[in-house]
Amino acid sequence: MIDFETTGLSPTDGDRATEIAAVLVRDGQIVDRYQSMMNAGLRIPPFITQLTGITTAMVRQAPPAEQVMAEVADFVGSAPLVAHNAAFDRKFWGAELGRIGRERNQAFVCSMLVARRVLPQAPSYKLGALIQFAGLPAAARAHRALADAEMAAHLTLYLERELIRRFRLASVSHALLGRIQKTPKGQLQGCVTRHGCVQGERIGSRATQ
DNA sequence: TGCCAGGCCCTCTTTAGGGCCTT
Repeated sequence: MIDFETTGLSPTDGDRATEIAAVLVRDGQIVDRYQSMMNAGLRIPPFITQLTGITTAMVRQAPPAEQVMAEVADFVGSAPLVAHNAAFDRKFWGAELGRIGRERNQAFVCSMLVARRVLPQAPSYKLGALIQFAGLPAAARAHRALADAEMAAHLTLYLERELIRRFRLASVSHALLGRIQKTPKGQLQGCVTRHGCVQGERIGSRATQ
């Protein structure tokens, strides 16, 4: 699971990352973490400071963005990634890697899109609202990279547990989440039946487990 | 001159428009 804090919404408009966190999840548990602020040489807009608490002074004391991105890219390796509203983190992940001459080489799954399929009754798909809806513990400081990455990891594990309980699955893979997020509304059961894995046995000819 | 993220999703739709979600 990864989460960026940035100076704005779009790297194509000159926005840069200010903080990144990556949380490694294995066998249903968080087993490792990476978190760092990064200095890309930009001033932090007041709105961003109000939202995240991250100030220009804080990023000026942080390691260079190039160093941080190299470290986190090594930490992540080729592991498949999950992010909440992954379209946002995917474009910054690609843009910041591109600045250090590296390329994104993993698939992204979006916990927000998966939540839309698995929890159609949720009143909102904001990360904090889903955490509250699922009865999961909220982080003390939202809108910071590590706190948001950990909340998104707990949300994704909750969604996996829901799928396992509802469809009697043996496990839920990143590939199955990737298929679920692209499944038209109301076709969750059909998707799981085609691509899921029940009690360790493939139940569809195109299963990906 | 006017606009300016962008992908997904819903509906008063599909030859479109607007809201959500991320910072």
